[in-house]
Amino acid sequence: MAEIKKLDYSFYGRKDVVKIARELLGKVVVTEFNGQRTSGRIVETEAYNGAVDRASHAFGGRRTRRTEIMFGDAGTAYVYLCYGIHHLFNVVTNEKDIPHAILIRGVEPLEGIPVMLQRTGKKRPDNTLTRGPGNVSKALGLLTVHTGSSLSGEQVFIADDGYRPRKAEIGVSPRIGVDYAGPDAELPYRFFVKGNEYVSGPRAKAD
DNA sequence: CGACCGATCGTCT
DNA sequence: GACGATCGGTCGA
Repeated sequence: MAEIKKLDYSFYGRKDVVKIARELLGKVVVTEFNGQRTSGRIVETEAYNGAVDRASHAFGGRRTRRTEIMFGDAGTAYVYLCYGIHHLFNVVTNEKDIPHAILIRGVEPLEGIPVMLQRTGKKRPDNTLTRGPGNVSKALGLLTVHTGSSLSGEQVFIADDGYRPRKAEIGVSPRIGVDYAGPDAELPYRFFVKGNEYVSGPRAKAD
């Protein structure tokens, strides 16, 4: 078994959120609530570049009750409610007062699949279990109450188990669902593992 | 396969 | 009072 190493501030605290988003591909997100452990390998991410990014909730340095956590220390979770239904899970990066974040949009299930089925109300595991940011959070049991949780902690953490997608396997594209961001909607801030069935978006050409 | 639609509620104006 | 960093279902070509 490869050694499992929790990512810490030396990973999350760096300044290039786009680079970190790419590096998160292949890492493992683990949650353990009430003894129920679930985990999945990250296959899709999106970088949100803080104050200068029209797609970010923190665009223009906007500090509100909701966005405040992004202005805090790196290596914490930013989970917010979208459309009143979906809890979206983000990783806060960069130093304090710089509101960078990375949305986890798809993971490949590893541990605790029965628990994920229970949480999502699905009968059998298929690619919709953890495909798309809303489904990822639901399967992993992440809710808005977990906003501010350390990502190097016991309940929630992200680890490096030695696996790394090859460079040729990594796809890049504009982000999904951010048409409101004008020119920033075109930025190549979305990263995914090509051909992986847990990557969201149009099936057509992930090649 | 693409277009559209309803669900549902915390956050901000 | 309006509006989403979404999802899953339905409808029609």
